[in-house]
Amino acid sequence: MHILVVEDETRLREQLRDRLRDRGYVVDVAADGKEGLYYGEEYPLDMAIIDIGLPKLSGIELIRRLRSHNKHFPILILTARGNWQDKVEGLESGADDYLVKPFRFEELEARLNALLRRASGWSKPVLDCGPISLDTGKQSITVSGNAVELTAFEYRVLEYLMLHAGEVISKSELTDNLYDQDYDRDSNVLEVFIGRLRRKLDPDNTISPIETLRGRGYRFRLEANAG
Amino acid sequence: MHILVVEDETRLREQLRDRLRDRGYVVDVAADGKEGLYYGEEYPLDMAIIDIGLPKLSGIELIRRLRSHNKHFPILILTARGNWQDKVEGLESGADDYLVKPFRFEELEARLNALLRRASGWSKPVLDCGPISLDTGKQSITVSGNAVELTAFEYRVLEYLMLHAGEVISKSELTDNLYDQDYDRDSNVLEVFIGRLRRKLDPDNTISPIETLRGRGYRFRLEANAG
DNA sequence: TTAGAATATCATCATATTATAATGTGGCAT
DNA sequence: ATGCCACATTATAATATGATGATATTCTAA
Repeated sequence: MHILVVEDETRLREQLRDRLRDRGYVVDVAADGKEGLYYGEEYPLDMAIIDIGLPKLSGIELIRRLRSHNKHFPILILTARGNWQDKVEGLESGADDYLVKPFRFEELEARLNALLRRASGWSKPVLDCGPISLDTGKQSITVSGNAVELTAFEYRVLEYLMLHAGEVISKSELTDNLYDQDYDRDSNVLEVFIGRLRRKLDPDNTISPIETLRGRGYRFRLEANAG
Repeated sequence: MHILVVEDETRLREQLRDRLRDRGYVVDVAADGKEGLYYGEEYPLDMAIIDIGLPKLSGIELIRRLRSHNKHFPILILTARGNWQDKVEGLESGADDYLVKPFRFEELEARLNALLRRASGWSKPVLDCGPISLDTGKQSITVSGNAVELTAFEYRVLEYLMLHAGEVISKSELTDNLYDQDYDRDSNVLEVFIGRLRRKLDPDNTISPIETLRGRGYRFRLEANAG
């Protein structure tokens, strides 16, 4: 789950980044509107949190531009207490929800979940692919209705693959998204985890929901396996 | 897609080389400015990544010389954190974008894509030619709606041809773009792969979407084949 | 501090993919 | 026509890549 935070106050920005990462999101941060626009255009995002009062390019303008470039991911805006105007303007320019600063992190999280739930397609909190169902809210997985326990890492690998079901995901794309920049390239952790996932998701060893595309990466099967 | 990396830190250089190759680029590497200049002058490049702090010939000077020799491919510079001066100087000497070390690979990739898009309208997500459709995002191919599985290499050959559909592509242009400089010139791999592609793309053996232009190269058919 | 879980590494095995080489075919110039 | 050359095809060899099981290391919580 890729989320962009655009916030000029360093402290709040880093706090949000850390807490969202803890929560399992992949977080990109930008300190001003211009940078935010850049990320919004160039990265595949699932959601954005945008402060209204931004330098270089105001939050309102940022949202407007993103929307006019056909970016439809949910946007939550942050406004200072009492700036009623901002809030209205923000929602009109294409934001989906707002939150008044200061706020409790739990509050933010609840709203993010609500937004994801409301949003269409893959942004739904429950990803279903054939017999496998992943609830991003509860962070739980069921296979044909039976709960399957995954470790933190296994979960993140699976979530990323399922969010991009049907696409070929190279191993480096996976590690880029699961590890921070310092990742030892000639480690085969990923293969090991893929192996574990396969066993957990498909214990009877029928057709693995995770395909291997040699030299290219992995792909999560979109359709229910006919087996 | 040919890319040159000029970076003196061995570790980073090799990391970049490997990851970019992984992503399907053909990568040349140079460890210092002089070597970088040589590659820049002698090879047909689509893009370069240049560290500013280089031995023998500074990154700034390298960029200046390349530009003054009429090399117009996009250049992205790498600067150490805080060296604001370098960044400005680099952009003034003719670089197109910059990235502050350390960075996430994903970040680099996003910027490369942005540069390429700006440079030549390259990165369209879905290429359609008659019944054949190639989705560069999903890395999947369909022929008349049916998915066709390609290996890594087959995919790269096809992508290159489809990106240049309607143009005659010489065999050496293909090999230049698919292999690193050390390619055995009298190998017939390419013919072999073209043959495989033809069979996969046109199993009923009607009209091959890949034409052979004797003595000149290959060409991917632009229009739907009237058959 | 330590036990147990989670994650990472290593060595080895299996095999898909890529490369080579030998042979076949058909256009094109003479 | 016919012989050469460029390309096509096929079988087979070499290599790269991923899977796996055993083991080591790191992390976490008591």
